[in-house]
Amino acid sequence: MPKQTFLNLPEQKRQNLMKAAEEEFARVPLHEASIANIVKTAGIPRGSFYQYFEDKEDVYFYLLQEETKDRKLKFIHKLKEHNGDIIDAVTDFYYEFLVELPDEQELDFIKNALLNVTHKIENAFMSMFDENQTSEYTNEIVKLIDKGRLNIQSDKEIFHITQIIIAVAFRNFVEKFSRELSDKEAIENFTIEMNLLKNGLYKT
Amino acid sequence: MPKQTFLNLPEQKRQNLMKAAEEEFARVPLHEASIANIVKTAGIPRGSFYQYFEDKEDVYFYLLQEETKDRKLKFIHKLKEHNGDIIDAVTDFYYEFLVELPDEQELDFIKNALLNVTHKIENAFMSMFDENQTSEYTNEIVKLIDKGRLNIQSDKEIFHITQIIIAVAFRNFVEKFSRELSDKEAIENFTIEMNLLKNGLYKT
DNA sequence: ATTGACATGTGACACGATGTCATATATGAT
DNA sequence: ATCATATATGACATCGTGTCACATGTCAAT
Repeated sequence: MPKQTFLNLPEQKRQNLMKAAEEEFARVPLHEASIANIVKTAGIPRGSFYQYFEDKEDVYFYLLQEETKDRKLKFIHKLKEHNGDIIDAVTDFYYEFLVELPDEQELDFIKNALLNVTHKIENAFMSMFDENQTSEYTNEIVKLIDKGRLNIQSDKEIFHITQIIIAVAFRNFVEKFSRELSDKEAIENFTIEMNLLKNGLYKT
Repeated sequence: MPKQTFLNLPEQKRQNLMKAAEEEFARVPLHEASIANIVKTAGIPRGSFYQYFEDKEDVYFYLLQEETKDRKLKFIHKLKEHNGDIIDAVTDFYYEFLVELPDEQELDFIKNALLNVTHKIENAFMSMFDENQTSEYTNEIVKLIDKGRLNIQSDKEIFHITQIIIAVAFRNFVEKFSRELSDKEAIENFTIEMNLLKNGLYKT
């Protein structure tokens, strides 16, 4: 988390710095990114950077988190739209994400994140699901899911269902970028796999 | 890949260096590991290191690959043992992996790898499945899988089935370490999710 | 308007890591 | 014994990080 000093900064200066950070993280993945470049682009002295953030990772995850915020809202919206059908909601969400691509810089940032995912990055990215199992947000999601459709005995299994969906959805996401699939291919694969998930991998 | 020079080295010296590398990668994740430490532990001059490997990543992936080799054979064995039931084979494989833990150093190495997985690391680790879609090994696996049990129309879908299983298995694996689950919990979760995969997330 | 306490800005610096290269040494065939 | 080729070595240039002593700004109290 950024330090208070950063949050006290005038809007403009803050955005300027975040933009410079995104530029650097779009250029190269986290561990190759250099603070020297960020401060150069932002036109601030090196010392100031450390006034605002602990280190490189601190800006990185702050940025990632900021860019995920509205995705979370969008997901809730999709879940309502599909009357709690979680797989339909996820599929639609995925589709829309691919179609209305963010600007190039943000896209490169996402690519770099996906191809170098750590567990921490995956969690930040997929925080629309798990983040924190007792959070307000998670509660709302679980409430919205139509359990009637699901092949479960107890509520406890919802957790496993979401885990499975996250795992498969995320892997599709990563594959799309690592194997440079077209949107069409990516969505086809995604749909096939989601159907297999729905109906089971084994014959009944 | 290591350079020829490295492969020409006497067995003992090679093992010594690999052991030193593993020690460093067990201590910290890839991007924090330092070549300085490796050469110090191995007792070789810095220049020699670059005689043998391109860079840090080069040793890292070589090590990872070496340690995965016999896991691949073991997986084939499991698949035969379970008459081509891929989910039973994977579950058994997972169980055995957890139970007969490798030595502490290798375990720490694996932990660091799992908690900082990049797409490349995941692929190296899970090469018992996909590695290269046209490899000899993949062919054998596909041949061994009992397609009769699977809910598929064409062979093409086998690929998706394995993708799904990899995704879910791998995530369970990462969770086991990141959330420090006991072996018992880990295997319980794994089994529940594999059953959900078999029978489908949705009611029929 | 002056003071002082506190917050923020600044960049030189100590430290450590990387990859290279000129030079030294070993090896093995003729 | 000679020479070509392969290997060994460690000093070095370069770059990146995080810190710290010092400079500057802010603002409430007098």
